[in-house]
Amino acid sequence: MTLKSLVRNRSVFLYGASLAVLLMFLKVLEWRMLLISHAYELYAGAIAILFTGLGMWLAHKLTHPRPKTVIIEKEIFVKTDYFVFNHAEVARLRLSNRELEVLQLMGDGLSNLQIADRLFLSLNTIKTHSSKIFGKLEVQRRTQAVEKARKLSIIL
Amino acid sequence: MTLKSLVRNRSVFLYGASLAVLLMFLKVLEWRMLLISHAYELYAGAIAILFTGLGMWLAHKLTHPRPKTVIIEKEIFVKTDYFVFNHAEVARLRLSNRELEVLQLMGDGLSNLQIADRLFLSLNTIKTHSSKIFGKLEVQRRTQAVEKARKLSIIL
DNA sequence: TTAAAAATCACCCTAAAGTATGAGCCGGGT
DNA sequence: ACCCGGCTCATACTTTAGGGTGATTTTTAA
Repeated sequence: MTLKSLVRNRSVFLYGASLAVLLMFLKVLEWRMLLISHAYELYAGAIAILFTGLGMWLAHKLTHPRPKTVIIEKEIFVKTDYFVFNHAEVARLRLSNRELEVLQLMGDGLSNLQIADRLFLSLNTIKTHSSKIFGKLEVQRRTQAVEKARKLSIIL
Repeated sequence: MTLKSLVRNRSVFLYGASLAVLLMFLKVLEWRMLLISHAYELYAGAIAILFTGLGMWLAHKLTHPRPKTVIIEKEIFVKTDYFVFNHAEVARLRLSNRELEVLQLMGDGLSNLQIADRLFLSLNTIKTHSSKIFGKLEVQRRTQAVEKARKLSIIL
């Protein structure tokens, strides 16, 4: 066990140390506790609370470097003239991320069911999104939505 | 304390319940432990381990579940500044004039009925044209047809 | 802590789209 | 004259899309 690995797993060793210290502390308390008959509930409760907190802290420490990736789309550009995504229009129309995503797939000619499968969602969910999209774009059909979205440079 | 808040903080209450159950369990164990003199270390250790795990679980529950990473691969195709009508492709696909006309209107987001009215034709006729178009373009839906037609520079 | 917005899903119903088949009309070739 | 392709339309049927409503959960913002 090298010093390096000890440093690397600092949290774990810190936890071990804390545990040891607490156990010693409790061992000392034990004699006092014996004076109070039937106080085991308090004793157990104290340990429970302490170690619950310790566990939470440990969990937090160990899961700290979590990759909070919120990458939504990755586009592979083959070749294109310059397309400038119209954020302003999206904001004005109050289109959410999901809605934009669905709209994009619509533009690719996918059916609602296909979109649902692609996004691991229910068909009903896609229908709901579709309806909202149509409402916001003030159109009736998906073809019109795609047309308008293209004109507004919301989708490619 | 309303039922609503109880539901909202389900994790917390679940933790409370677990704690209660475990304490009861330990209370029962207590009598067995008493048989073994000087086994408090084991007792405390067991509680410590149990509640450490519980704490970690709780922490995991309470921390925000990481937003799932959705990666969409989207191919973007060529789209030149000025539109050059692709006669060759139309010929290759054996698309008739009418079919091309209908396809164009489809691309404008019109419904079959609207196309029918526009061209002074029956709805059934448009449906027939549509079917033929889909067959020739090897697609299933109008949105796909429009997509493909655009890619091939058959329509604007 | 609360409120609002976003996201998810369900159910029901209507409208539109799409499939399959058959048929009549018309104009240009051979 | 006859055939063929394009165009037109119909009937019947299946599938998909869309509208409306309501509910739950998650996320975000105030």
